[in-house]
Amino acid sequence: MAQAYKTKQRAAIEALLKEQAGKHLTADEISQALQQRGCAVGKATIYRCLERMIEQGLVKRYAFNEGDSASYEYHADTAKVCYHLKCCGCGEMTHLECELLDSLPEHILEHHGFTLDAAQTVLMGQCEKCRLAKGE
Amino acid sequence: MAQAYKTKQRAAIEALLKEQAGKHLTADEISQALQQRGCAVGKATIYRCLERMIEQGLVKRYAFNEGDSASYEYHADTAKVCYHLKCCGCGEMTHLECELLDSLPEHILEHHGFTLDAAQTVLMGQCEKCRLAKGE
DNA sequence: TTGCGTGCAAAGGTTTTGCATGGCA
DNA sequence: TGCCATGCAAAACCTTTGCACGCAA
Repeated sequence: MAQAYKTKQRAAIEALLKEQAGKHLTADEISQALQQRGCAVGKATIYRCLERMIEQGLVKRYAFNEGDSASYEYHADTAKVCYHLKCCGCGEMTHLECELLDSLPEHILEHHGFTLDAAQTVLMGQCEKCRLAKGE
Repeated sequence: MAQAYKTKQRAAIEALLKEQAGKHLTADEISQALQQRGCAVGKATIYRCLERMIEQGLVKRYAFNEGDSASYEYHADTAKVCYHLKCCGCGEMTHLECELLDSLPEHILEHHGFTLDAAQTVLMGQCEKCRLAKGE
């Protein structure tokens, strides 16, 4: 990989994502957030920085927004394995830690020959809020 | 819903998807396939037909291609619930039927209050082929 | 005949790329 | 000084929409 200079733009992006660790931001949200704190960064730069951060494993990219924009999430090295739940109703994405699911990768590898990447997996459905609001 | 005319364009799209049942085609692939068999259909029409088929439950739409184009799959009424496995290596998407996973929606609803939609869920990872080709 | 369906072109959005300039080392 | 990173604008990409015409019923 080419050398990585430390620029303030990249530092600003990284800091923002770190602060929002656990949340999922779109490129546009990142752009606006930086603008509001006086560190405006061009969209092209944001995309290029994110791309590099993904290569370095600092950031994860999720593109589950059905044709909409992708979201990015800071991925601390120490982050534990967790699944993502995406509500088709409100679009909210949340984290899920579950013991039953922890054993899933092992099972799938043994029985189906597939190496499951839990961090990249998104379980689709409907959150409790939307279910109650809609169903009844 | 408005009345549905039987046009040859729509019939062609439906026939193609039925033939390829179990596979996942992008709008562009559909367009090209129809063109090759002499039934060229405008992109706009393809999108509009697919949209209506989705409403009618004939077709499922998947947008897991990381910002790329969405895929569509014919969804026979008799299709059983199954999960999708997507290989991050080769991009191939396959079906997975698994008894362990069949009990998953129930567990998640009871313990996490989330209504899991298995048909929409995609498990990300690496297929056996890619693992062997890459890992060793 | 009625009005939905189609096709073309243009618009809409996100993301990528080209090129000159600016800034890190 | 060398060269990567940035910013702007333009391009590329998929998808949606407007409008006139064609075709099913």
